[in-house]
Amino acid sequence: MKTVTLNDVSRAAGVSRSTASLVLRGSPKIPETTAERVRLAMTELGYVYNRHAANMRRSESMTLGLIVTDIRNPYFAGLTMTIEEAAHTAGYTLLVGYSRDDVERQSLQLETMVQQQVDGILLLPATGSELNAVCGIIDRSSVPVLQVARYFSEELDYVGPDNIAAGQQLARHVSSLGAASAVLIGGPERSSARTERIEGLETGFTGSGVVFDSSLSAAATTNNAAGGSEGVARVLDQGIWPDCIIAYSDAVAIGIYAELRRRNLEPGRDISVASFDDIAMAELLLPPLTSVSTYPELIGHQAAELLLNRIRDPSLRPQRSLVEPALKIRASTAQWRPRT
Amino acid sequence: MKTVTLNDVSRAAGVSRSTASLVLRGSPKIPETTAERVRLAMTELGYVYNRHAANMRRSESMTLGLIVTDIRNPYFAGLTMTIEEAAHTAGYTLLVGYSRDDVERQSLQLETMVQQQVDGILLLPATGSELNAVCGIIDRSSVPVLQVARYFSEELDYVGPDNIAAGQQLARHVSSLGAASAVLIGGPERSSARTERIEGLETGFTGSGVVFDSSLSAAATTNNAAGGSEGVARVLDQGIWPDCIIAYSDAVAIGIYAELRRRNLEPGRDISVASFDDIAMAELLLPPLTSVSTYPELIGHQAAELLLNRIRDPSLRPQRSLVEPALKIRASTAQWRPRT
DNA sequence: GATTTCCATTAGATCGGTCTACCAAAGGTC
DNA sequence: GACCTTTGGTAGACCGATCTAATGGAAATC
Repeated sequence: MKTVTLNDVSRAAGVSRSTASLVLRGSPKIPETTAERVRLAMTELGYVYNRHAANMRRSESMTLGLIVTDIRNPYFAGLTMTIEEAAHTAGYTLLVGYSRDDVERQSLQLETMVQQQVDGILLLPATGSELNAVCGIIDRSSVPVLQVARYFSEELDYVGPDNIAAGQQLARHVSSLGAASAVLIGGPERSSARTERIEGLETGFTGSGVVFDSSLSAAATTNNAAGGSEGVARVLDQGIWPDCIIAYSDAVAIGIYAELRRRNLEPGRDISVASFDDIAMAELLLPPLTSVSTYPELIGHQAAELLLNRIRDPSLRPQRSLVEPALKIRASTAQWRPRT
Repeated sequence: MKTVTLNDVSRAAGVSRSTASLVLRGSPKIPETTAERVRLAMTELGYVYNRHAANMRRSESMTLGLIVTDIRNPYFAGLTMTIEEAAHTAGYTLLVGYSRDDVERQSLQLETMVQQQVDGILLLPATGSELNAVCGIIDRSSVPVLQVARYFSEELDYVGPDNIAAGQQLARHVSSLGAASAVLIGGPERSSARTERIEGLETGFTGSGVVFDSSLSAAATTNNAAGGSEGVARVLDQGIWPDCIIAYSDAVAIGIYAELRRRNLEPGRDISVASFDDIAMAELLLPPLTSVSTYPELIGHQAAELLLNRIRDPSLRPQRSLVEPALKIRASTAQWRPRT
């Protein structure tokens, strides 16, 4: 079965290929009578527009690339879906890759996307991304790259939560409960997001009397439930029993709940737990989890907008956009009281 | 900044464009000395391969399309990630769309993907998909489409769990507990997966004495936590108090837990809860959730394999591949005993 | 009536690769 | 020396759109 091209259509409609092309794009130069005739020929022959051919000539592709680490974390899933939605409404298709937080894999995916002529890339950088690792590919092609949720370079656009504010909000809440000590558990050790959250927590705790330690479980923990369990185990096995455990993310907090219970400790009663992200699950857990909402939908939407702007005008200076977080207080901390 | 083409490279290396092209594809006809010279010119000029141009000539695109309903359901997230992985290792890039279980949106995404010249499409059909809604686009382009996890047509390939077996396993387990009544809650009403699960449950319950009702909450419930809460509310508000609630999926079960507790009923003690999918969360819930694992990784992997086979040989007859499920018994049903 | 403007339409180059068909020179065979 | 084969390489058509510059004819202007 031969594919139907614009040539076939134009021949059937008795016009030139150029005319058919103009009809396709709804040019006002073609009178309705002719246009109708061409459109009829299209449906009759079962014509399918070949975007690749068009894009080749126009040297754009109407596709965006999106690389995220892992969508089994609902936070990233929500982010991804919003970005897809924004891209689609702007007429773009989305090429996705999951780096699984592996720089090597991420490089390959960047390379592929560039070869596929994407018009822009949204990158949620794998931990350990550095400019020179990513740069070569980006430089060679001059594709605009926007960093989402984490960043490693000041020279590229960035959209993410205001992690410092988020940390501060959480710290103030925890100290207002009267806790004496808190630890941070989980999260990708060298990511900007983690560093900023720690910074926020530290400044938020200053002068409050709460002893805060972010170093207890940092190494080798990951941004999922397993990382949470492992982190709790490591802390408690050191004989440390903080008043409040702060999880790097809700995904981590879920593992923290599980590990606490394995040790017959009830979250929210024996140890408070609080977290970042506020995924839908947070509210449905028992006890409901106190979490700082970082609004992935907003971030995704803004990221897509900003990238599309840059595609239109590549000369813009690098931009940073921070989304304001909001603390959601729930039973996992609200019921806290000093041990007797 | 002008883009560097094969022409530029060949000129710099003092060979013809044809030779450069052959080097690119590692042809054995070109001796290593020449190849090296060409490769040097490539890196020196910062050449980036233009896949679109190549694909245009070869009339393939090395991209696959994937349309799923919603990846905030971890089951679909896992499925999606496996498919991406399989596609990437086979050298394909993935174009994704999230239908949000909306047929209209799904049609648009199919259309776009076909225009983008994808070599094949993996479709997790939105509920209400019918052949004629999808067919037009598919027919016109003759792109191979494979159905994942749900199906609506016997003429297209299908890979999914053996839902009937899954239902039977669950039914037998529930009846072995001595339950007298069970209801099914949640799930997309007209999907093949739900119909099959009900069929499996019904045959599994036959002769066991367990009264099973799947009609109580069917209408208008969805495949997520909200659907679960709503479903439980509707059932209990009718004055029905089953011994066991069977959730369409783990995502639904999470909402069921929440709604039961809102009514001061403890899942696994006052009412047993069991479910399908066995996402990672199932084990971490309190009480851990009995669920039939349907192995999204296996399904995703097989789906990608099968689609790639069909792309290689489009003349194959439509294939069906069912993945065997496995029941994971946990505390949400294990602790069940008759009310006194 | 001559010239200009406008309208509808088109021929042909172009995007950046791949592929077919062909060629020139070197080496081998009788 | 004539003929065949192998090696290394190339010219130019081609994929299916878009876009520029041009054209023929009708209407409008002087």
